[in-house]
Formats: sequence, C-alpha cells, structure tokens
Amino acid sequence: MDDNDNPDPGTDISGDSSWTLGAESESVYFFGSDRESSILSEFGWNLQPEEAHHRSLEPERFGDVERIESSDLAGRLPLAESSGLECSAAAAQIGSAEKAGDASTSNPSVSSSSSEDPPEKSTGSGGGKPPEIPSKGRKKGQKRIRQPRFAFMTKSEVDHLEDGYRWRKYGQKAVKNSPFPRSYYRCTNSKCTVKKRVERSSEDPSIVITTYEGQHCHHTVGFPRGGVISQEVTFDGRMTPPLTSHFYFPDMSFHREGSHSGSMAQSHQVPAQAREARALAEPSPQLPTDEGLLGDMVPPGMRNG
DNA sequence: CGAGTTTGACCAGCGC
DNA sequence: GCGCTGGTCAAACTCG
Repeated sequence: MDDNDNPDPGTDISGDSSWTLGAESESVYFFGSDRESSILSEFGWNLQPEEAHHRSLEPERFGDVERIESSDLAGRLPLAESSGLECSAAAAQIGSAEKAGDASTSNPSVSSSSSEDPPEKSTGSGGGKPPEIPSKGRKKGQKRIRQPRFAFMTKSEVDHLEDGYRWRKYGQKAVKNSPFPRSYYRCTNSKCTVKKRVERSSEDPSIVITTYEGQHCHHTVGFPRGGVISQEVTFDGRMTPPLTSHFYFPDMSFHREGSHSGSMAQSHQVPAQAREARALAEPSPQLPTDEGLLGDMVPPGMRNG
C-alpha cells in the first residue's frame, strides 16, 4: 500500500476525501509569495498582481475539489454575518448550515459548542487520566463537525505563517504520500474553534499548504513583528474576506467560464482597481468606510510607516 | 509557573 | 468486517 490509493499524489490538498466543495462549501485559494513577510498577500489583503505569483495548478491536482468562483463562494458558504457573532453562535450556524443535508442530526452538540466550549483541559492535569476512558473526552457517536474550510498554497520557507492570530499546535501526523508531516493548530482563544492545518507540498517543498477551518470570532492579537491586523473579523467572520473578490482563482474562473483560455495572465489582469471598485460598491457594514480602501487593508497602526 | 510543543495512543470515517 | 488514514486527545516535556 504505497501510493496506488491515491491516483494523484503530490499536492494532495484534499488530503482526505472530505474535500468536496459541493458538499461542504470549501474553497481553495492559491497564492504564491516570494517572501515570508508578505503574509498579508497570502490573504489577499495587499495582493499586488505584479507581486503575486499565482501558481498554476492542473485541475487534476485537485481531484474532487470543486472550483467555484469567488462571487459564488459568498453565496455558497454558510456565512455568519452578524457582527455580534459569537464563537458558539458562529459554530452553530455553520454546523446547522453545513449539516443541513446531513442526516438531519440537528446535532445538539453543534449548537452547544459550549458543551465542548472549554477545551480548557479540565483534564485536571496531574490527576492522571483514568486509564480507561473510552471516549477520551470526545463524545462517542458524535460526528465530527466539519466547518467550512479553505486552503492557501503559499510559497514560503516557514511552515507556520503568521496571520495575526495565535495558534497552539495540538498534533502532528505523517501524511500519506508526503514526506512532510502535517501539523494541526488550534486558535489559542478558548472560545474560538478555528483550526488550521499546515503541511508542505510533497511535490514542491517550498510550497506550504495552509488549511483553515472555522471562523474566528475575535480580533487578532497582532503580528509579533509589530503590525496588527484588525480586519479579519470580516475575513473570518464571513469566510469571504473583503477580498473575496480580490482572490483570484486561476483555474476556477475559466473553469466556470469554460471557454476562455483562462490563463494566469488573465487573472493577473484583474487589477487592483477592480477590487477597489468592488470595495466601494459593496462596503462591508462591519468596516469603517471612512477609512477608505486603505482602511480595509491596512490597520491604522500599520500606516505610519 | 504558565503557555506552547511533542508525541504516542485513541477514535471515527471510509474504502475494499 | 477489517485495515488504513486523518484527526484529536492528553500527559510529558520544553521554553520564556
């Protein structure tokens, strides 16, 4: 059992068979960045077409990952738009939306994310875990709740890219067909259920695949290097960053258009003006519009210099 | 001492 | 039903 299981080894971004956009509203974004410092670019916040190196990925590489257009994404993702959204509420919305067609389990545990609320290791560390706890904390018979996910492919030398949030690693696993392990991170905010997976492409070790799952319900804690992002409320809260339209889907757009020989060049033609236009046309109610586009992309603290 | 990481074990889902 | 694999837990460990 080596690799014959997976017909398309390599950048197995799907990783598992659950990567099906149609079913779980996941999307895939691809960005390339020369510098680790251009984290914002990875998120599209400051993506300059001339700086971004969109990687062309063969459709086969994505297997069952459906490609959708950014404009569709917003409508297809179970969004939690309420500005006062709380983590548990967000999870509930997502869970219900996501599992709507799933066994109608109306999983009470979903809404009651509070039930799993404090992952706070009530394990009474030191008490020594009972040698035989069958469920090991996880409710048995309780399906794993999959929240919307999306992945970034980033060319970077560092595995764990700074995104303004603080993450705690809770696991690492060797991945099939990949010499590189996959790391599992969880938002350190006890009320935030967002998770993140980080792995390197087996084909191109310089590419880091970061997969986000869930929605943040809080602000970032800021970049260690000084900058502070305050934008992600929109980004994470809606799963459609103010830049949803800023994101380019090299394959996706033409996949949908069908005819256009969707080339990278074409996606590169989507100028910043277009993004700006959209930003102006659809100002996020959650964002201070008086700040203009800059306010959308650069927090006040970062503008000084 | 608290926060974060490491790591082995456990569990669930899925394909055969 | 079985085995494989991904995902998670939690004790032990490390670090600041």
